[in-house]
Amino acid sequence: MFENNEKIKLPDLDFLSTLNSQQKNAVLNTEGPLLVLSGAGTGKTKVLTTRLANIIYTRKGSIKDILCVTFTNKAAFEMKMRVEKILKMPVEGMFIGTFHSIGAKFLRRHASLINLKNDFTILDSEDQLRLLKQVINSLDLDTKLHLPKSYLYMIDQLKNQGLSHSEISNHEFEHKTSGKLSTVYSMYQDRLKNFNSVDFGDLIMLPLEILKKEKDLLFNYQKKFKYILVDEYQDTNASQYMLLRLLSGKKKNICCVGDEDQSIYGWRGAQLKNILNFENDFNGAKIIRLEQNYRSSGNILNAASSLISENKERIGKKLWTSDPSGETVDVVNLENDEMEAVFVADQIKKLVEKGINLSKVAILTRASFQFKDIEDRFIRENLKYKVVGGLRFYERSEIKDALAFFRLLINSQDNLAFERIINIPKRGIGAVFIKNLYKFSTEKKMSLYESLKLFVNSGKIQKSVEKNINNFLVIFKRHKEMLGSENHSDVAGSLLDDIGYTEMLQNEKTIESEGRLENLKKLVVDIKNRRSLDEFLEEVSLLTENVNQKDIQDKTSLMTLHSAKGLEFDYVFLPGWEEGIFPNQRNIDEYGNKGLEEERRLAYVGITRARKKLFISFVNFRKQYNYNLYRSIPSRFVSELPKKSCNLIFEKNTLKSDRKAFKILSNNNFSIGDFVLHSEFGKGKILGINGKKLQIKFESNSGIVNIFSDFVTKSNVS
DNA sequence: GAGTTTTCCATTTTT
DNA sequence: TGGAAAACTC
Repeated sequence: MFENNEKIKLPDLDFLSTLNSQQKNAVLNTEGPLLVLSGAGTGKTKVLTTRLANIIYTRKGSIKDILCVTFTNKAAFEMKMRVEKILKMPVEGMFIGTFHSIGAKFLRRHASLINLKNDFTILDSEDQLRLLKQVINSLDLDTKLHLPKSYLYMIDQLKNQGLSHSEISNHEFEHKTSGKLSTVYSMYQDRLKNFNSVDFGDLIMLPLEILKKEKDLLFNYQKKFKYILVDEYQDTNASQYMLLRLLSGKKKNICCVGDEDQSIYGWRGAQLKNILNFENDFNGAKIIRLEQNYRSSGNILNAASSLISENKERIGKKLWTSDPSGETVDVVNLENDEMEAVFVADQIKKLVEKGINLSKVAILTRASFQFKDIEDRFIRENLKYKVVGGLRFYERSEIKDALAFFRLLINSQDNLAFERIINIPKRGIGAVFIKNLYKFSTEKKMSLYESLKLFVNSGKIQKSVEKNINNFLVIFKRHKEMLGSENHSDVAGSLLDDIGYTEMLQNEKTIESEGRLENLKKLVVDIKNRRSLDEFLEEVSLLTENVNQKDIQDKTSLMTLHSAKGLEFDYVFLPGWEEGIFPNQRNIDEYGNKGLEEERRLAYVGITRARKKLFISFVNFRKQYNYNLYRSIPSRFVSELPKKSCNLIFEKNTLKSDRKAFKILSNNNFSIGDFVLHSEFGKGKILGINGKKLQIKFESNSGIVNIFSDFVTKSNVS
């Protein structure tokens, strides 16, 4: 017999050889809980895809045994492509996508367990808000005191924390709304169920609810998912965390990848503690750090490291690069917002002269209102730019109208879709009609759509309106039938035509309406590429706008820091580094030091987007609401940058409008920084002057108040 | 119910 | 300031 029982050893995959030792470690450590701390630009996606490929190649798990959660669906798509490229085979049947899309998939399968139909529709925040308005109105609450918007925020946050309406009696929100929140929340949920609809939060909450209740089902999923991978772990919220804990079960082959320094979604419920406590949360967890940066030059990386080291809440890692230090970071002070836009435009023109393609250039701001100055300048200078993540395709009114038609076609219980389109094009139906119909449908225990026919036949309706409605119903009925037999994209197009929507836009004959018709055409093509209208609707509601490479060709990208996450550019501009704007005042006011640290992480994300050259700028005066001039203070983040990697520049140039600005700013008796007294508000400090109008921050009041100078007196006491 | 005028409020970020 | 919602006419 053979003494030596050595088995055949398969060769390692050749792609492992291109990894550094930490990356290789992260790929090969497949068993047990693992946290991969991956700094910006350290090859995270490469590690993730290689890890997936390795599990499949070594037959530790098949494609179907893997659950992979990404931050956007676009990232999921790309990841899948890259795994296919490595393995040179199709990767079908893997659970891969965002928490929300995976949750939706799960819910479609198991909807019946919570009295939902599997053709439910997913509401966006606009629908949510309309629904909340209805609920709040029906309770006769003072809408000035009980703002639908703040209820929307609170309910979203509660869902992020995994709390249902019956679990909030001691929650601060419940006290803040004098006990009304749980009622509103509960009614809101009831109506959602009646509409056979769910909101974003439900896509996590409801699966959680099901899995907690159905032990067998949970056990099956735990068995199914041998390997769990989570990307962008620093941005997971409490309910997502609970879902992961349930699914990872006892085996806990869970690998979370993230960077605590890039956690920037706290306002959406993301909790930093998920990543900070990983080691304690998952027994026997390993941590692997990816610290070699392959993206940025030395000076840029140095600036980023120096800034982020001011944060206390971090696990800590030290990024390094083998690249030379490269160009210094330009930190530029300009007179006002207009000059800042001129500066950015001028620098970009210089880059163009050097033959640099504008697709390599990005301008990243804290908030989207900062786009305006830059856009104005770019239009004047004839520089091409693309606003990324501005008004998104699926948020345009014509697209939302069309989607509402489709939603109603599939889910006749979707009252919100019904309300949106019942009078488009005009059928003579107004608020009174809807109110009566609503009452009628509630009595009959039917949806608006379903009760419409009965309601019309009950009389008391104008003949012309009745005719319109019957026509509407006939068209809908016919298209519902067509869905069973004909191509779904043809049905969609035909519905828009027959219902009169296309005609309505054609009759407008404006440049705008032509654009809208174009968009509708695009939409129908999009539908053609999906298997069914249902599938299309679901994808649409969970979609992140793709940054189409074609769209940014030869164009500078203009976007917020949040939407720049995961991207990289050779040349990056970071304007508006002023206190109040960046760090954003509200984040500090609401969350204190935690808020400030999140702002700092946002700055860190911004800096680390740059490969070759970084421009940071701040101004002395900035307009607010386009008419109010403010004195600005440089952001504290500027003073956290390392001197040796930066080049501080003061630009003294002023424009004509500056002189005008100074005129506005000057007021014979008052100047910015003066202390004043007011009979009602007491002592305050002048922050801005606009002719006779003073902008004052009073000690007695948290906001900033506009007051005519006649009503205050100068105070000598500071 | 549709069209016009007035008032209100905003600027954080989005799956 | 400017866009959207609410209030106000017709």
